[in-house]
Amino acid sequence: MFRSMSSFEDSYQRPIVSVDLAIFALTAAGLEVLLARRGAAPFAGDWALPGGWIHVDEDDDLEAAARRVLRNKTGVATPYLEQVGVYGSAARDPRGWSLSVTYMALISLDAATLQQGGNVIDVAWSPINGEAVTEPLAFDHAAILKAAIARLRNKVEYSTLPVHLLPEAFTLGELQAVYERLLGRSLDKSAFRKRMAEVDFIEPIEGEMRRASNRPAQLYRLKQARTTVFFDRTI
Amino acid sequence: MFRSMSSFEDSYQRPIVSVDLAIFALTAAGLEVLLARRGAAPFAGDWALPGGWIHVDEDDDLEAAARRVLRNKTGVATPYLEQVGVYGSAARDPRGWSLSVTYMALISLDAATLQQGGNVIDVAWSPINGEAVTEPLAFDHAAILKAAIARLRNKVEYSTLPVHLLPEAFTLGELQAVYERLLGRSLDKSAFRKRMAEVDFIEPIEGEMRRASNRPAQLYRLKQARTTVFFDRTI
DNA sequence: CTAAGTTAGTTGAAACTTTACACTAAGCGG
DNA sequence: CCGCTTAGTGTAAAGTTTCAACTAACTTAG
Repeated sequence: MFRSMSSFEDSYQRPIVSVDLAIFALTAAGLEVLLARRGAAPFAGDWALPGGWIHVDEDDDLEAAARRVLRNKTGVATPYLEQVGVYGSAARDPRGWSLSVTYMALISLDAATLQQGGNVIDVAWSPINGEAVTEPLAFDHAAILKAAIARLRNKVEYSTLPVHLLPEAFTLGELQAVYERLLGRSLDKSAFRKRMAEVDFIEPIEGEMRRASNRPAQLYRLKQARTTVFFDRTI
Repeated sequence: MFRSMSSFEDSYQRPIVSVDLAIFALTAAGLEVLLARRGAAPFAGDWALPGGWIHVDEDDDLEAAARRVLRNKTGVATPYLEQVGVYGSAARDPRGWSLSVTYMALISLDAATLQQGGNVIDVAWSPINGEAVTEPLAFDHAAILKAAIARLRNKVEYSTLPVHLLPEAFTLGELQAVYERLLGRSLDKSAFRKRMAEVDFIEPIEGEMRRASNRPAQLYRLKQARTTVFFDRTI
């Protein structure tokens, strides 16, 4: 029994595994995703989600592999990172049965410095129109990106996730503006305040204020050891 | 450039990939999960989530592989199937860097006939106490099962998912009882009715009624082309 | 044949939440 | 010091949820 197991195991053809990332940031233009232009076949010259293979002697686990890819492309070391899903089939890669473990990352634009290099000939932010980007994407990355966008948009309704798109210090007005841009509708100021207060996840920064030509606003930051908190109800 | 790519690709050690399932059903005892006892190393003799490798020349995609495992173990062909996540690390399997693509399946007990065989020396339902089973599980399957249970319990609050634990025809009272067992609290009858009505996902079966020694109840079934519908609010 | 028991399904008033919008506060620039 | 802008608070009306009682339809015991 062990013998037949082992011989099956030896001759067994393992699928190709990659870790791919949908890295989101907010720019003046709106929500954008980071794309990398492929330097090698298959799909050489096409845009794709940045990704790579698992380095079996370097990455401890899947999340470590995702962090490595993110750090290589953006220089960001402490993002919000969440697994979106796995996409695997015989057809998605001409080289054979393959699967893509997909993460989404949320970063603040001013924390990122884009890095070229690797198997990639260009790296750039691409604006999201509805549920896609304008460029055609390699592999099944258009479908994967669509799922990541849906996950992000959905979580905006009932979680504190959008805070990760802002820099470390922000005002409540800025946070509300992020929600409104992602949701595409305006929110009530007092209701927004109340929601944020009831799920204790941000704290005022002592003394500091942000001043424009008007009343200055309290600055807040994410509380220690909080990443995402869910609301009972919708925002 | 292509040349160096190819030689890296050739020498590249791919991780081990398995597809594992948390198959849930409701018994008289409560929520139970299907476990398989391993016949081969590693963890020979231990209980584990049923699973297997991807058959690269048989499975079109990941979901097909999950369906194959489910069919082999339970005989069920049309379950509710949902991807829970991927768990991958260098340490979880002594044979090397491995990853487990995990699905959860919801089935009605009377649709299933357990099948022995394969690499497995026993298959059995195990009751869930809180967020685990009493048996110690192979690999990191205890952590994976915990995530699947959490996903299931969470979705009970705001989706129609529990309907998949019932047979094809059921009464509203039976459906409410499933929710109550999974949530561990009782629900209001009229509120429950109202919720089910507002997300149009079940339909009364014409004429048929279920009679006990009391007023007979309307039988319902899942509407065609509906799998899960989400509520605006909590159940 | 009727009364008691049981589960199905409906109704409505009280308690609570949300929404919309107006109000006060604090700064800047003329 | 007045007008403008954005921050932050208060409140009344509208909408939802909860609780509990009511009616309905059947079986069984007497």
